[in-house]
Amino acid sequence: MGRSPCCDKVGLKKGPWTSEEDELLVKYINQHGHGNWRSLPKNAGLLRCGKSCRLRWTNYLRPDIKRCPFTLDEEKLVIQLHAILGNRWAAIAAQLPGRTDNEIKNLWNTHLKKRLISMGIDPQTHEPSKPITNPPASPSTRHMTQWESARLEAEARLSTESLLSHAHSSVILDSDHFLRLWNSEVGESFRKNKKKEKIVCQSPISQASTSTTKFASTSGLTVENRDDESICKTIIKSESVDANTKSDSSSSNEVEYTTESALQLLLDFPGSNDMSFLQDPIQEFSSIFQSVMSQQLNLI
DNA sequence: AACGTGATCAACCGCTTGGTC
DNA sequence: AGACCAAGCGGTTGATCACGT
Repeated sequence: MGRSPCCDKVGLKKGPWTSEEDELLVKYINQHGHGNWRSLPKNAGLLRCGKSCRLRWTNYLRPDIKRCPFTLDEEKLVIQLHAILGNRWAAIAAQLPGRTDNEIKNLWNTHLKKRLISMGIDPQTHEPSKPITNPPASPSTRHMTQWESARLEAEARLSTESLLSHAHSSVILDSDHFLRLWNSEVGESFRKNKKKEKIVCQSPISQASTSTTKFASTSGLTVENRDDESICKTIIKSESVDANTKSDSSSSNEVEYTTESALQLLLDFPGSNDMSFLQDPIQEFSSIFQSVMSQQLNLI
């Protein structure tokens, strides 16, 4: 029993790559594409396992990789994305063109984590690391709280907007920033994480109610007379829209656009250039959301 | 110059995910 | 449904380098 090896390791080379090996790999991929990684080393004349070749290519040899040090903006973006996505390096790397998950992971572990600690911020929770009376939420739970809070606020806003929708329906639909974010890859990543955490919601209605309370307490906004059932229906609708998007391979450009624009929305929020967001991410997230809300309500 | 120590980062390991049969 | 496989992913390791003593 046990796991079968990823490749036949007998006679295979390990350790640092030589420039000759790099050359062979680049030449082969340029001519044939990588195709099947397992069979690639044999075809390319390399004494490496396919996994090693894939890693070397994706982390080092790929032509679109930036070899320059991280800029301040990139570092800031990594911190912001980490606050939302946690240790999902691949998802973070997807938002930084030319950077690999490995590179970002190393940056985080060697620089950013220490920097946050020295600022008195817990790098996992992104909260001030002073002692508190209540037990701290896990990073995933915190991320979930942020998303749930923002999502419920969007739902609350939609309810408000629905009252005004007879006159302004097209404006409202176009300006729904949060739901676009929620349906994007970033939101998807969050939802996946939620499943991983096994925070199973037997009743969507009860979850919505709990989250409503959570939101009211963290955002300082009052949410009253919420129609839980309609909220859950909207959530389910959002999920199914997302599933449809995923299953449609022809819409890859659209998915990319959605992800990019969603991130842009996140980063374009007023105050997002201010590093003070590190002091209290929940408060910051709420205030950003409130400001987006007021901007949108002004549009109506 | 020699040594110790810490920082950095490429590469590895093993688990998870998603697709296919 | 579940077995199998390829690829993806995140945690960890270890070689190398820089710097201080």
